Amino acid sequence: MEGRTAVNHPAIDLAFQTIGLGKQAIVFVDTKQGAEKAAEDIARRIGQGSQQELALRLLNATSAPTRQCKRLAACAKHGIAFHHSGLLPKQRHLIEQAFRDGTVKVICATTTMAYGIDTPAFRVIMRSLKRFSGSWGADWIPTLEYHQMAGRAGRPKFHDTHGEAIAIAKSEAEQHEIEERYIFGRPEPMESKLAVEPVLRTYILSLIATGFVRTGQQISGFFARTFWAHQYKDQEKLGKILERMLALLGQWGFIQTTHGGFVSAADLGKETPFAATLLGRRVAELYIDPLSAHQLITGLQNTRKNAPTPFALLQLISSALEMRPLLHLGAKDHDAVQAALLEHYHELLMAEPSTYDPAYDDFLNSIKTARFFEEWIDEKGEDKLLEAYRIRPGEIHSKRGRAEWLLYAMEQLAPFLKLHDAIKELRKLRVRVQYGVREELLPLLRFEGVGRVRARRLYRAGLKDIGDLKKADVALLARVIGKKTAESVKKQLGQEAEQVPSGRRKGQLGLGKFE
DNA sequence: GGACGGTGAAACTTCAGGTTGCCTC
DNA sequence: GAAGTTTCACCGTCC
Repeated sequence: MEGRTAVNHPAIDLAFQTIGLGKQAIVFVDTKQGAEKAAEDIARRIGQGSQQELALRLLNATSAPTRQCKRLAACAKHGIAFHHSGLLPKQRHLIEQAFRDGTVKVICATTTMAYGIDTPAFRVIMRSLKRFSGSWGADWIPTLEYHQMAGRAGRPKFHDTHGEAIAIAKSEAEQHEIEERYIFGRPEPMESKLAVEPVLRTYILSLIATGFVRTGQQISGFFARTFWAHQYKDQEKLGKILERMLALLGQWGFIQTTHGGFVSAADLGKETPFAATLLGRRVAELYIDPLSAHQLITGLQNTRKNAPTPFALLQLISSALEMRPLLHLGAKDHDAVQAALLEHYHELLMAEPSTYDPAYDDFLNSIKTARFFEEWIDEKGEDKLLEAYRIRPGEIHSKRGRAEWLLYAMEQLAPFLKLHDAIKELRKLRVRVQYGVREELLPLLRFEGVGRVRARRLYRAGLKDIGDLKKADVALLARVIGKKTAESVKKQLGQEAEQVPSGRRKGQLGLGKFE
């Protein structure tokens, strides 16, 4: 490249050249930031863009466009996009569609694109086949993943006669390594997902809860026939793992013998019949890891003395395996997290691990994650959250979904502990997490078409509850939330007066759309 | 002499992905 | 491990 500015990566040159051929390319990159920058580099070289409409749709995918939305829209104008888990699902969808119809010429993506989505390209460019991996810096990605990416090349449906998958090596040595590892190498053997403990726990409980297995002997028999056992070879070790799981499920009160007795490790392989308890069955239905369920239950039990605070509940769900990966503590986060910990220490529903415990890092991460949720339900904007927590809109979206689910699970488990106050708190919190709002907006969210933004507008206009909305005339409402929504809200209010659903008295509003 | 601004090198920081549930006062 | 970002020392210029 000309000038003193950084020379473009060969991957960028290749992508640019692909456009010249009148074809499309996907560039696979190892980080989200990298994908964004690559897209911008290519877009910059294109000159003026004409995809105004797509850019606008991407920008307006959310009511308050963030910095990320603006960057994406700016690229899209030139027919270039980036694609990763930080985008809103709507934006991802728009990009995939625009790529299929040819509006977008190049997508710079992380591995999100490699899985599942049907977006083949003439050329697939893999900028790097290494990726950061925890302890020892960058590491080669699995061969299977290489095949996933390379497999996106070529679009037989569109009558392409061939496709190109290009991997870029930084040196000759790397070139040989790539050839050997990915082109001539064999994919690593498929691994049974059962081997992962949380999955195994969930699976065993569900087998018992559905009555598919009724004795320890049947469990042994069942697992001996699985792919996992086939792979595992060491039957004795396999037995030990199953024993431990069985013992834990018994200890946690999720299973018992049919006579109400205790199930222990010794029951594996025996003929003592057992079954899931009511609690255990509910846990299985909720489909959460029994360990998480146990932790949530233990946390809830600490609730008896005082009503749980939102922060405490948010921290509790953030410590569940399902919430991973947690927000990671950055170098500058330490003080803020310590302050939050100090402030909320007495509220916490789980014990703080020892500072020397390897789990302590995760504990701090859970505090940061809880803090993020707390700000989310304090109506902080996505842009602010991006800045303060380095969490992108798409990640907010997925974290939020999991939080809702875990709060729902807790809500379902609480009745078993007769914690009726906690249930109320949980339900409120769940809706607040769902919408990202303060408590005062809850009554307004019952209406279809009213979310975070409109509810806040109504509230600011002095319309704070159903009574206010009933009194307000449509014209006023329309000025606040738009004509269509205003009419719809009025209709929802009116319907309630005309046709009273069975079991509900006139004027009494149920949970509306939360039901 | 001191404030300011530009520059480049060194130090520091960060790093992929995604499925589950839906009933109760 | 590598790329991007921030920090900092250094130097020249202007007042």
